[in-house]
Amino acid sequence: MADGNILAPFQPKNHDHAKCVAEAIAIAEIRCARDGRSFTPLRRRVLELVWSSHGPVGAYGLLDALRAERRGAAPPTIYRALDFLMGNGLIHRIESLNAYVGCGSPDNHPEQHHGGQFLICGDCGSVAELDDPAIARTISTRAKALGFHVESQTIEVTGLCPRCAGTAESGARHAP
Amino acid sequence: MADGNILAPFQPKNHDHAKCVAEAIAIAEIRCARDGRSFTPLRRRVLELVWSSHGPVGAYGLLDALRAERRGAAPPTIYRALDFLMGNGLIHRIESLNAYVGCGSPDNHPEQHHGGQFLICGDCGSVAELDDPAIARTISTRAKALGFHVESQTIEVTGLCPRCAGTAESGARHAP
DNA sequence: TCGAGTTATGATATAATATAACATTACCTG
DNA sequence: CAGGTAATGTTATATTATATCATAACTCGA
Repeated sequence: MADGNILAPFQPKNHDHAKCVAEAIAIAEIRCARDGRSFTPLRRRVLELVWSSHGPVGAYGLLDALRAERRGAAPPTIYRALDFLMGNGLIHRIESLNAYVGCGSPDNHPEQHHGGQFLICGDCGSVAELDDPAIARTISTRAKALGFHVESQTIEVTGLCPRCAGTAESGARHAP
Repeated sequence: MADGNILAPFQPKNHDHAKCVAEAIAIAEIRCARDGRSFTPLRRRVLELVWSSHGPVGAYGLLDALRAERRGAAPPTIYRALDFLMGNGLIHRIESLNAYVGCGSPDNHPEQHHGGQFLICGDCGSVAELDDPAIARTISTRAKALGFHVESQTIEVTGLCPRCAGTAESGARHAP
């Protein structure tokens, strides 16, 4: 756990990513144990694969990776693991990309409908997760004023991360 | 044109929907003429079909409807029309539903990256479009504070519209 | 008006994403 | 160990979207 939010703001280029993965797995273990959900080897491995970068990963990319090491993996294999991980607040789906990213807010209880806000760099593909109450509150307030009962919020912002905005003002695409 | 925003807040159950469609088409004509884009019969018809309700419509639903009246319509037929309509700010894509909805803000210039915020009723399926500067500003401010350069915002809120929240506290699904 | 360039649509194929349905295995628990 | 539940395996298919090449329509200047 330690430092609050492992994803936001953006990670420096050469951070110790193995540590990010290890931390995500450790959090998952603790949380699943606490909630009585079984964190199987398959689910653990899929979570590791989602965490292979700080960028969103597609289901079929994960499937390819999984197939390289486990015979007979099929779409349902991946989608079921993704459903489990989402249901336990361990990953998020990025709707605008049909892709998945590790959850960067270790302190959330899955029950409390943790939505999150995502800053997605269109250049390098990295994602920062915010959990800004002011944003959620502004939206809820406005919705309530119209009589709308909010259940969940999907907030995805695309643009340029600090590094990409700083370097090439509009250059070629980096790796995440 | 007239009343500012034809979509938000939610329309009453028995409003004159033909008027909504007519208004949307009239706006599209004016805007395309102004911008020198050709609003062809095909594009017009697809826009009408998108406006067949105040709810999001899937591309293949549109395709089925189009095929009923025009032989040989194929996926690219629909997707090209949708791209045109989106590019001209006449419809929006709802990312969380892979579906499309008519744009309810007649006053927008397509250039000015009009994002919009969407309130989506999970019960009846209707959508209200907001264009609330306070929401956009809150997000932009927070993103900028992290050095993130915002290009576009996707904001989709699901929940219950005033009518559905009021009637069945959690009943069966209405029609949009 | 001709014809070259451009825009729009037609047509076919396929890619990318996701789920349904049923079978099998593992594992727990009385 | 029987019976139930949870997890995974397996096959098929649904849903959403794009690539590619062909044809038609429109436009605008020579």
